[in-house]
Amino acid sequence: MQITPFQYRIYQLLKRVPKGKVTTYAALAKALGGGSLMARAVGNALNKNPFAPKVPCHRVVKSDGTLGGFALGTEKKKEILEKEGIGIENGKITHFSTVLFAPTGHLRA
DNA sequence: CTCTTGACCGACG
DNA sequence: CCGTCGGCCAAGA
Repeated sequence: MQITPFQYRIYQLLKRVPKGKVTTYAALAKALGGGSLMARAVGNALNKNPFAPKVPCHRVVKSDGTLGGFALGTEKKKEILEKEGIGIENGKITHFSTVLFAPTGHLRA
């Protein structure tokens, strides 16, 4: 399977996200140097889920603190996040800012 | 190359 | 708080 460099970038950023934390599509998009618009492309790329269990796509949520979408279902995503130690209430992440992790890829290390 | 769609975001009313 | 609109990124048909 031949993936695009775009997905590769997301893959690396998502790898940096520690367990028990989450990131947003917008955060990844900004890290890639894009805007709110690129977030759609990010979600679209993750939907294909090229590295299914290798990439913690379930750790990616919306900027609103909601789970957003998930290929296996938002309910399943909620389940996983709770298992990761993230509190979720009414389908939304509790203490969102506390568990939020913004991967910085604006320039490589 | 052009058009459509998308696991989105932020602003407006 | 909720519904609606514009945005101008990427991939597939």
